[in-house]
Amino acid sequence: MYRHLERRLAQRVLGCLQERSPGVTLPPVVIEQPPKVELGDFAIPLFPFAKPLRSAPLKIAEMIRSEIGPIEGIAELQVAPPGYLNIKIDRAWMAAALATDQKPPADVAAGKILVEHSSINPNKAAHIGHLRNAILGDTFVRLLRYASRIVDIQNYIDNTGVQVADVVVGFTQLEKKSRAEIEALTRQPRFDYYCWDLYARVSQWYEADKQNKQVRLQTLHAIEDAGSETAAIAELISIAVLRRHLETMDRLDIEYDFLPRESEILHLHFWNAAFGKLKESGVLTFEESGRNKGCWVMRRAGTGKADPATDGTDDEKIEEEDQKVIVRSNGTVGYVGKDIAYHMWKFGLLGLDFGYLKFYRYPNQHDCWISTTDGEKGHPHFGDVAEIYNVIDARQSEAQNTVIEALRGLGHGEAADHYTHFSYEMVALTPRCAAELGYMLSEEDKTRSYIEVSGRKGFGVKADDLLDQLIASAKKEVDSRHPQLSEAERLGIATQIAIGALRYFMLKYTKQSVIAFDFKEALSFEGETGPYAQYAVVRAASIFRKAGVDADTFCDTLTVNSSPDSLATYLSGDVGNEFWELWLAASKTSYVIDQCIATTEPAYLAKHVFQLAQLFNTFYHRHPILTEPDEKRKQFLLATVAVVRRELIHALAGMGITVPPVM
RNA sequence: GGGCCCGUAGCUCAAAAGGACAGAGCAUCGGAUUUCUAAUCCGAGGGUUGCAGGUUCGAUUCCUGCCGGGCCUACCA
Repeated sequence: MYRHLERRLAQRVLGCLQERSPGVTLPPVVIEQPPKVELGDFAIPLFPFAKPLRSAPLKIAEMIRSEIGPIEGIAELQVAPPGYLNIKIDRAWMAAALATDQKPPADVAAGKILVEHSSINPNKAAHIGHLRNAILGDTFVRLLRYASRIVDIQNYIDNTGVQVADVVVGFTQLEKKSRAEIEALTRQPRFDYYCWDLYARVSQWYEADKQNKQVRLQTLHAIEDAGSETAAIAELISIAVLRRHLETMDRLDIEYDFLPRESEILHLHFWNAAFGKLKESGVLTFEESGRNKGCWVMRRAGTGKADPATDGTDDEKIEEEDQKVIVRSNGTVGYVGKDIAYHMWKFGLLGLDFGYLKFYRYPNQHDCWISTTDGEKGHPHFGDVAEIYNVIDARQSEAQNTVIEALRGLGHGEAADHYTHFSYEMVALTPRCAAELGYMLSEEDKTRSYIEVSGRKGFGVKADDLLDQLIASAKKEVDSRHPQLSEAERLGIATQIAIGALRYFMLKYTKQSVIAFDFKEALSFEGETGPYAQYAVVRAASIFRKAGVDADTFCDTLTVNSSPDSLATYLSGDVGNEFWELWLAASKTSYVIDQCIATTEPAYLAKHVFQLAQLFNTFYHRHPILTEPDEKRKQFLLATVAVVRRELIHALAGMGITVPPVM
């Protein structure tokens, strides 16, 4: 409703200005929020219009105020120096709409969206860096679905790369394990932890003797040969670790629809199909000489060709340092090439498809599919989507942009325009946290603000460990607060709190900020945290429980209990301003979610949730409800609580956070 | 060398398309009628937004230069 009103206002103001000065090109109408509610709910700065309209901002504001006429939902317009038009919403009108949860129809863009996230190498346990990726991706999916978009969730699995090869080397060379022995190990509860340590040992083994790296190369090649024993072992390991990753993510309510694997991109010859088109379109050029002699290369994204007016048909030579090798001189293709083919598939531009097999069934009966060479019939249709979002950390932005440029070079500008690299910064550790983990710090490291995690060194915080710690910590608190509840109930509540804390923690930072992970902050349940917001909802629910009223249906009867007139009464004056601030904040959830989608920044929603919870807590503290003697006023206060509770639950759900019955 | 990102309170971070006095949390200190559970609330201190210019009616935000930090820049994935 809030965003609806904002849009309506912007249109009317623009219309008013255009009518007054036909033919003049005007800057866009920017709508902001005044610094205080007393000033109004929207603010329009008129400074940008002074020049084109050849009039003082204050005069323009005055003109709009007197000429614009009535607007549904807007109560009052005020001119404020030095050149603002402040607009007040018709509070009772808005509150009535909000109380009854009226949603004006929104225009939903057509076309399916594909969100790819997680993409953890299936050779070791998931760590906190992977958690940030998965939580960002999963949250973005929830936001898109909130906005009525249809979304497929994919998790790309690199099961044939060096990382898997390294663990294969560990099992076969360092531990001399047979396939049967490895198979037995995969049935261990946390097989991914075993691999975590082994991976670190293999890395050390490579360091110890450079000759050892030859083994890696041989293993890597053997894995790509589908029929080999090594490939079978790699499959065994990667599938087992992948299952562990799905289990870990499921603990956080993160699910996937489809797991495309690199092995199928290889075996189904996706690259061959793409290669022909890339050569034909001139995206790839063959190097006859120089450092990259014998390779097929393309221009790296962001280099040269500053002037796109040259029409793409550039036969000019690409400088050597601007070349990205796509096909090596030995004829093998690098990962960017495979990625180009894969992304052509995503947009339905390749002419090939995966085979599909049911792989994993979630407790809620949802099936997750995996790629295979020839799969089962009756599978859902994946790929061939209108828009994609790839949740991949910022280090890969150049590679991502190169894939986008390849699509553009192939003539698929539409696809390239709907390809979004959802880029975010890594999770690192504070020096203190690194020390706690037993990592020896150099003097230089101690002065850094953060230290990068390293799977290769086995240095980092595992996702399951962190979850276990969060649950244990929350459990302790729940145990002491609610000893009368059963063990299972207490554990359930502790788990919800732990997930709330973790998901909020990963979402409260903006994407471009490196998270310096610290146990103290991550384990905090106070202040700007998930549990703070959960607690606000628990308090709201508690009021309704004690009042013997159902919070979900309470507002349905509101029009009977509380007329617009009485809403207007309670929402005016000094105390009314305080109530209105809360109602206004509650009305913004959809608006904020729109902003999050448009900017691919879920942190705004985290901020909104916190502000709403904070306003509610203040309100809760100041206005006793159950003891309120004035029945009409009590109804109004209850309505306020019901609306805030509903919006907080929706907003938290967008972040994948649920609310326990008690805390 | 080239490209991208960052520098804001003691610490960790906000400030959405350039707008009204730069805001939160943590930490510190001082408080809250034994109440709808205090995982809460109220208050206090704390800032030349890295530095220097420029554009603008207006700059934390845009431009240029410097200083400091990070990442990318492999015939690895």
